[in-house]
Amino acid sequence: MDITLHNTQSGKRERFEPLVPGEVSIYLCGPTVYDFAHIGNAVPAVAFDVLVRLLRLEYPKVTFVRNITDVDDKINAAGIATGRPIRELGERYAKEYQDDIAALGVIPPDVEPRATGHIPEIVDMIETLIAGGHAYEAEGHVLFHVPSDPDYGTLAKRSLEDMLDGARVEVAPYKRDPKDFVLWKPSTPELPGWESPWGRGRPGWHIECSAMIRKHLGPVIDIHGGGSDLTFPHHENESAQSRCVNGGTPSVRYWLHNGMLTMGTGKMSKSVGNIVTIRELLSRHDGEVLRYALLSGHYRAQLMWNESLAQAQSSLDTLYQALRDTDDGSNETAASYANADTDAFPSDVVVALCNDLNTPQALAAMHALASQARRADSPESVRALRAKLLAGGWLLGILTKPVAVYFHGVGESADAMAPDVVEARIEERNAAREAKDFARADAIRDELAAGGIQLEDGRAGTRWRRV
RNA sequence: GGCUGGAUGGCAGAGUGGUCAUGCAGCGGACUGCAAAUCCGUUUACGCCGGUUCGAUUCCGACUCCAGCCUCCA
Repeated sequence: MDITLHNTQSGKRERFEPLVPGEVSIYLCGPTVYDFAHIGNAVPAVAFDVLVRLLRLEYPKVTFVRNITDVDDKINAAGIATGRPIRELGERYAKEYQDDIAALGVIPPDVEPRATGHIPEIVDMIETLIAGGHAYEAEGHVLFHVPSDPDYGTLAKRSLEDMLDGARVEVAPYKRDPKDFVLWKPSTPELPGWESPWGRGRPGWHIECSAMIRKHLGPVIDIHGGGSDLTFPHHENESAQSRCVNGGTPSVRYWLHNGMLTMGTGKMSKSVGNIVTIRELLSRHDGEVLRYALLSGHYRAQLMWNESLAQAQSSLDTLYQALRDTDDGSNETAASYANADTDAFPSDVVVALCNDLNTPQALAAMHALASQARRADSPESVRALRAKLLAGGWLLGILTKPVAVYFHGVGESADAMAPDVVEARIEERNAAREAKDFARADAIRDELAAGGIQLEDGRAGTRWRRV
């Protein structure tokens, strides 16, 4: 099975081959923790979650690192604005982020490093850059000298002249070149800071990632990802720093970038204000529905976020309905296939994912399997197709709940009717129907409907679900 | 202005040089005391103008429009 991935560095799809046979190192830029994450922040987390699941099918050892940026001027600003300790703020929103994406079915990374835990490594790296003539100190700052790196600009594919044309930032007087960027900057007493050879200060954003990658995954890693809005300047700068520390060897072999989620006027972002938080969506929808909505578009394409999520809900329902229709009482879920052999997984789904993580095509394959499973005529083929469907669900991170929980789960509301109460009422209604007492039967149906219970009269009796 | 990437049916969204995406919605049927749900079936498409080709939504060129980045950003 060949995995192909679109590499931003080359601008092409390339066949993926790890540096060390059988071992994959993968890094994803995580959140800056100063507030609740919005649904756009979940796109790379979910996409990389699927990628890691896929890679683990093929490679015995996959090390996935996703950082948390917990020292940053936005956090400082939020701390000052709320009057709360800055460290506490970061801790809190890091936890909220972890909870949010766990609800979306994202498996925790192998290592989740914090920038604040890597100050010595950051300082080391900066010293190496200074020694190599790639960085210099000026007025308490340390700056990376962009002209010292002949390959600068090759990731974002823009020439140094292009960058100047659009420059909208005022150039600090101490910069030797307008494009030079900060590796270390001084902190005032009220701001977080660490002692360093250049005085008390804090690291720039780009160097944090470079240092954490180097420490946890080594000087050269296989895959590095993030949102396409990070390509420039964040990843370009990161790439430059690490390459210069490596003596010219690129530190990343495959760069992956996801497209932006748009809502209304354009890209969802806090500065525009057109955001919806994951937390808010989770109060109205199952996390799996959110995940399905994100997977329904290709990760590199821009996806229009539809807040109603009705389509994703209905589509996911269809897959769960197929599981319900083929229920064999085994109580298996997608999670049952977490460690299954490669041949347990549906090849159409695997092939789609191997093709630069084509999740829409993989979902189409899931619907095809669901349809086949419902129509299969022998119990053996029903069982086999159902197993494939669940295994595919594991790769995509959906179908993780028992069917009964999906349709009957009590959800958020504490006053929801308990399942045995619902079933007792259904029995009463069916007795009334038997006795042709339709007024009474309909009254019970209305009562249940008012409690959010929808009945389905079918050949095999009456089924129900919460809506 | 520069750089990147888009434009597919009512909507979302894959893909392909000639046959089918898929889902949602719609429509028809089955089932039902009725209704809903469910199940089965099904209509509708490839921005605009040229070119290459036996044949283009798919390849090439121009045009129009859109988005992202060039500032913090997933």
